[in-house]
Amino acid sequence: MTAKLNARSEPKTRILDIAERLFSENSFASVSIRNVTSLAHVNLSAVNYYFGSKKDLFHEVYIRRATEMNHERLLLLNDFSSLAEKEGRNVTVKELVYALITPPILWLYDKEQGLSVYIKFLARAYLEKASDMSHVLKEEVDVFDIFIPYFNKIYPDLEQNDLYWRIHFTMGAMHHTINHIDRIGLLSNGKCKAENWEKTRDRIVAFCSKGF
Amino acid sequence: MTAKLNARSEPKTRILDIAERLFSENSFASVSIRNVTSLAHVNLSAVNYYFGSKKDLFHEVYIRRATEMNHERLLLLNDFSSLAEKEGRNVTVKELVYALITPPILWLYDKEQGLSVYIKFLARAYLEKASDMSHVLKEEVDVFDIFIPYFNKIYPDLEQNDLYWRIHFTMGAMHHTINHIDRIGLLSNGKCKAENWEKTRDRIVAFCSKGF
DNA sequence: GTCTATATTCGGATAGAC
DNA sequence: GTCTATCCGAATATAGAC
Repeated sequence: MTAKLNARSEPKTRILDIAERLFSENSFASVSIRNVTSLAHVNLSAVNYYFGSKKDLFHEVYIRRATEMNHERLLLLNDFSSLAEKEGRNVTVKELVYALITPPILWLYDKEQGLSVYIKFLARAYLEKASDMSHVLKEEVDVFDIFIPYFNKIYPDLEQNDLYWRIHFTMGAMHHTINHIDRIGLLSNGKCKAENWEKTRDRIVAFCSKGF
Repeated sequence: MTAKLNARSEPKTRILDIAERLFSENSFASVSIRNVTSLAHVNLSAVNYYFGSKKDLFHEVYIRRATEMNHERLLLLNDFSSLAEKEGRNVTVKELVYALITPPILWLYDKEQGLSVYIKFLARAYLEKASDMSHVLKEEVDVFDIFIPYFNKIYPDLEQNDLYWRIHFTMGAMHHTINHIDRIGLLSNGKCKAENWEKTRDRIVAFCSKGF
């Protein structure tokens, strides 16, 4: 292999990958273009050349994968929905929570495509004023709007208020796990670990579906 | 009133208050000493004079109130514990979750002492590498260690693993609510609001204690 | 498209007068 | 203790050679 180690992909992709990682671990302001370009093995001016500005780069980082994840949620929902129909029953809460939780947690543990990094990036981006997350947020809200009727069928008497709050808490348990996947070890004095994604997912699903 | 509007308190306190607010809304790197000093109506050099450096200022911001909150949690636990003893029963999960959740949520809605700001600051500080949160984290872990035996009495057969995870998810629902108290409106297309702290607290307690 | 050089701005920290 | 002035480093962005 004669090429440099980190030079296997296109410069633009390499910049996006590195930026995604750095922005997932540090705040927007504390990541410099210099950090990005040096780690991506491209020239300092490459970011401006390919993206225009640091903000634009940030923007492209989340645009790149934004819709994918919500799409996966809906695919799971469809699977459960047609299965339930075939069996002549309602979709269960467990299935609904499962469909909401699985894609992000699955991504969190992905090592190959860097999806793990993106999930952490997203969680951090929500807090950044520099980022306009309305786009991502709107997509997520749209997805929830598709899930809501299913919940309503299960709990016809539940106030809409309460329903939204419970979805909110479910997202909270998930986001917290994503943001602080390492803290569970500290919290338990080293006794606990986030072993594998299925177990983590199942734990969240069990906890949250009981909460509904 | 002859004095300047924002000059009622000591310079040092004023700096801390402003810094707390700015750090609660923005990342460490994106807040400048110049932002802080101009809003606090003190001279640019005052931060270095009183605290030494920007990092030291950040550190003092969270040291100032760190122990208070966990202290309040333990006070609540003690109340419930002696009440339960008097009634010859175990402390309930609801009470335990209540004791863990109430102080932060109560603070979140406080408008007078600026505790609300501190809670948001804390949530953000957890993500900052610039901050060494081991101090705060250790205190929280110590508090959990006091709560654990109570949970164990209620669920003697529950694996410690599961217990820690459930506390983790509870903290998640809480932190998410704190971090995104405004998002519940967006999520529900304006139908929901975080009306008052008791209702919010009760919602979290209900959801999470069912999850145990 | 990739490099160097640089213009420009901004922020942290300090020195030194008062 | 409070102010002004300033040093220094770092960072974004751009201009222009190759």
